[in-house]
Amino acid sequence: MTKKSHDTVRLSMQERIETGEWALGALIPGEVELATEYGCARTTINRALQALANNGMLIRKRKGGTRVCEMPVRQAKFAIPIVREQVEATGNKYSHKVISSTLKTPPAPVISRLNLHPEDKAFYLETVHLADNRPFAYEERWVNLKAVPTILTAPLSEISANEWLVKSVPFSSGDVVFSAINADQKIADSIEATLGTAIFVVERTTWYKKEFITTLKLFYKEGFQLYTRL
Amino acid sequence: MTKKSHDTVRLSMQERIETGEWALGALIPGEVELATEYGCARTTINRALQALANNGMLIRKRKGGTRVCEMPVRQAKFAIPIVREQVEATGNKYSHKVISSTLKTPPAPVISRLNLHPEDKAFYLETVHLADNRPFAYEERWVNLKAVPTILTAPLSEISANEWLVKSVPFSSGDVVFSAINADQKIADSIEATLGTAIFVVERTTWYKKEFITTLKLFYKEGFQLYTRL
DNA sequence: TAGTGGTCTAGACCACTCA
DNA sequence: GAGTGGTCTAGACCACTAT
Repeated sequence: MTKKSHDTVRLSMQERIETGEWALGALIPGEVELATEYGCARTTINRALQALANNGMLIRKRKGGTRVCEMPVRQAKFAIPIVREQVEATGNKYSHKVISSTLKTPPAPVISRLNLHPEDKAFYLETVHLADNRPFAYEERWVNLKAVPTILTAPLSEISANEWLVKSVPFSSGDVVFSAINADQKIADSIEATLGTAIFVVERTTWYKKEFITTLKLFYKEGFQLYTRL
Repeated sequence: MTKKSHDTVRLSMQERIETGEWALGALIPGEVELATEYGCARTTINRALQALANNGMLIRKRKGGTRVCEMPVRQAKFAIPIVREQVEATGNKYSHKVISSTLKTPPAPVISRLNLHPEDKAFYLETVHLADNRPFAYEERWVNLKAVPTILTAPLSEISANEWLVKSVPFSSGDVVFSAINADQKIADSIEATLGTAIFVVERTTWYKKEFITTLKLFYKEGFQLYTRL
């Protein structure tokens, strides 16, 4: 027995749920009972049960006991796409090219997303990400200068804006939206696609302590797929 | 102090990372030292640190100590899309319509994904999901009859295949792929879209103990967005 | 080999919530 | 009020790995 107990216990319980020994919606034994059954401390049982509950397989209530979740919500953890890694994962060499970088007043939707005043200016950046010098994705990004003024002096032709921001504001939170659009002329030109081609789009907005940092849209070359595991 | 210690400790540490007190890549104090600093048991510190490491903010090594992750991989947990809930979340009434259901030999890619023999037949289902009786998404699904033979007798006009399968094989694993395609004639007709419109596609394959259950493609009506939080 | 995190235990007390 | 999960503790031993 070189196995780890709480892990073994968790897997055993998962098995009992999957096989239906513990049916959907059924009440399972209490922690003390399970502890004697598995021959370990209650703490260990607790740890295993909490992991399963965290996974959406169980629902626990004080006094009410633990039940198998009736409408299991399948969850998946996925790493947010970092273009450089996506490119390198396919075995290609990553590079990027800054098309334009200006200081200007953003359009209304960006103003509201970044919590800016109507006359405020922001840093606007257009970049093409390349895989082995072939277009891979086109990026439009707005950066809130009040939050990150130093980006104006960053060497953005060497390091991508994304990686520079990650190092400057390392643990920001944010949201992500996936969608699909037909390529307009600008996108088509940027990634060498045909006008109207279906493009996979990722929009990301990040902030740090309620101050907005940056918002960006990534337009991927046709055929791009995003994988995830349950 | 009605607060939970391990939670408080975790948040405090997160703060120290975000403010840069613990810099990117830096070694942070050991568990025993932190335990005396925070005035709690090492177990509690351990729990907080493990949570942060699990979150991708820390990297821990025995003997090597704990470091702040240099290239933080932002992760997001998201619930896999259940069409009914997506529809109901927008305040609309969900319904669905089975377009066709047949037993036939799948095309090669499905054969290999479901681990079938070339002559095997599988259950093929085409469904349209409706929001207030307007098309919302079109679904093409293959079901492995060797794994779930009873689906042939399921009342699929009343309960969607997805929900029926969830109740029958509740905790299967699987993978998910997101992409974008241009609508072909069949998709365009099914969801009342224009030919060539960019369509958001979700492909999902699930299995149970290495036996493949089902694989499906979901084609969402134009303008659909999948939202997630970091 | 020594130092760090990984885990388990036994016991204790608290907090919620069902009856 | 009583039963269940939630959490903390102090101590112990193990497992990995940097030096």
